[in-house]
Amino acid sequence: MHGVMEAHAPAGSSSRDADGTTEPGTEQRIFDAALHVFSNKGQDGARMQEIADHAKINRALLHYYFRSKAQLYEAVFAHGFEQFVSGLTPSLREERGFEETLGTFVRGYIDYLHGHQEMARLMLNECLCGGPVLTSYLERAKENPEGFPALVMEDRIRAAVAAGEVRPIDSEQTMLTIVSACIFPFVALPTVRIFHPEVEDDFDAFVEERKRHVVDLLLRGLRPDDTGAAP
Amino acid sequence: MHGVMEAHAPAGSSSRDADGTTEPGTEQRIFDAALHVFSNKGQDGARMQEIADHAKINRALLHYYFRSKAQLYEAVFAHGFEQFVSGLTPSLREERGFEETLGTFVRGYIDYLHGHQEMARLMLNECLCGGPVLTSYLERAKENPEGFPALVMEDRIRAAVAAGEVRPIDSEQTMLTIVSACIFPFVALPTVRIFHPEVEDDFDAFVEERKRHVVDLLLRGLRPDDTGAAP
DNA sequence: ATATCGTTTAACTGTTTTGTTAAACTAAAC
DNA sequence: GTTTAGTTTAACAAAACAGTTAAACGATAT
Repeated sequence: MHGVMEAHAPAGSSSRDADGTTEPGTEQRIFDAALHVFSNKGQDGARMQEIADHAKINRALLHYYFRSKAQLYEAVFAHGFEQFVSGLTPSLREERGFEETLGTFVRGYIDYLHGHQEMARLMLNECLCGGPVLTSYLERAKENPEGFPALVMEDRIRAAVAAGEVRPIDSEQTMLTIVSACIFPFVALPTVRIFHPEVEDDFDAFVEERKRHVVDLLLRGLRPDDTGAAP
Repeated sequence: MHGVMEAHAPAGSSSRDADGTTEPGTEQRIFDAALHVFSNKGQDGARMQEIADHAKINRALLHYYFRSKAQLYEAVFAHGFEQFVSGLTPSLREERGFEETLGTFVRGYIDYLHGHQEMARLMLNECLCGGPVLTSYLERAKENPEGFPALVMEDRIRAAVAAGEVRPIDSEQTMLTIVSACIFPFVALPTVRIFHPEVEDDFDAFVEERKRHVVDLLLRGLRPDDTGAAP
């Protein structure tokens, strides 16, 4: 950072309106605007002017907060990545039976993605580009795997296999399938929209249905042969 | 196209070497180079110079073949899209039992993606950007849905549900899950690589394992309760 | 042999975009 | 009231890049 001490606008990055409604401060607006533009256009397709417009400021002020586009991108990504990891961790806090653990994880994952579609697209974009930025963050996340939701869940699957709670499947492959089933629908939206326009009419309902479907299909697919259906 | 008649280089877009090895002609090299660069950098991040370098020609000749970057992108996309649809259709030609149909489709899908990862990334990239180009192609594909693999497969699922061959699940959601499970692993590669480096050592083995896993999990997840396991 | 056309070289135009800078304005803080 | 720092305006420099053009070269087909 560089010396932005906020005398004019209050320090907490958000100013309290007369109505009591808290509206975001400049820095937060920049983050939001940058995420919006970056996620749709990518790092190269994004224009500083467009980001400034969305944040309702001008380019000069944008550069006053962030020296360069690359730096802004990094900041936005870091912000989102942190939020992503910390947003999913709590869903794995409580230890119960595997079926409940998996259900909670999938529902939490899809809910999170639903509320942060732009961040999801940004990270996907990084994946497609070979992800130099994403990679460096993942390398750091690898240091303490217990803080990384997908790895924790993968361990839970491994444990469930060992305990005979689920069929003897490859936990790595299974984890990949779970993540796929959660993330991909949000990416594929432009495609799905064309063939199933009704999805967009009630997107929330679609997401709810998605949660039910994924959990149901996975549990059925993983359940051992000898297990009865009724609880 | 514009008047490229190929007098110097043979017409068939590929020249036969003295050794008998057929090496691609200029236009084909441009396609390959453009696909490679576009898929990694996106339409905006791609540089005409880089594409020319990869095709081992210069920018002037590149513009001689394709007037503009946008036109080149369109051409590459069209080429890949056509190939994508026609490459998957045959796997749905023969009608047999549902389980075999699904297995063949999934294996064919994953095999195709394995052999065309760059095209897969290109199409994903389109999805992320709201996909104006992809959208227009899908709109056209909607005209004759029987030629579009994913829609055909979705119908097969619907029919299998009606026939009681599989559980009464939502065929649209199921199709989404299938596509997710096939495509996503290739996108997630940069991520998977970090946590599971062994994948890259023998990628072919990973893909084979992936096919088995997906087919197995799906069939188990879709099978009706009253069906025995042995054939 | 000559016209043809793919190909190269090299220079140039023009636009877009980033990033910088200086000056003036504004509202809060002291 | 003066200071402070966020904010605007406007103009600018510099780089990157797309796209064009003209001249020359080389292999091929006729």
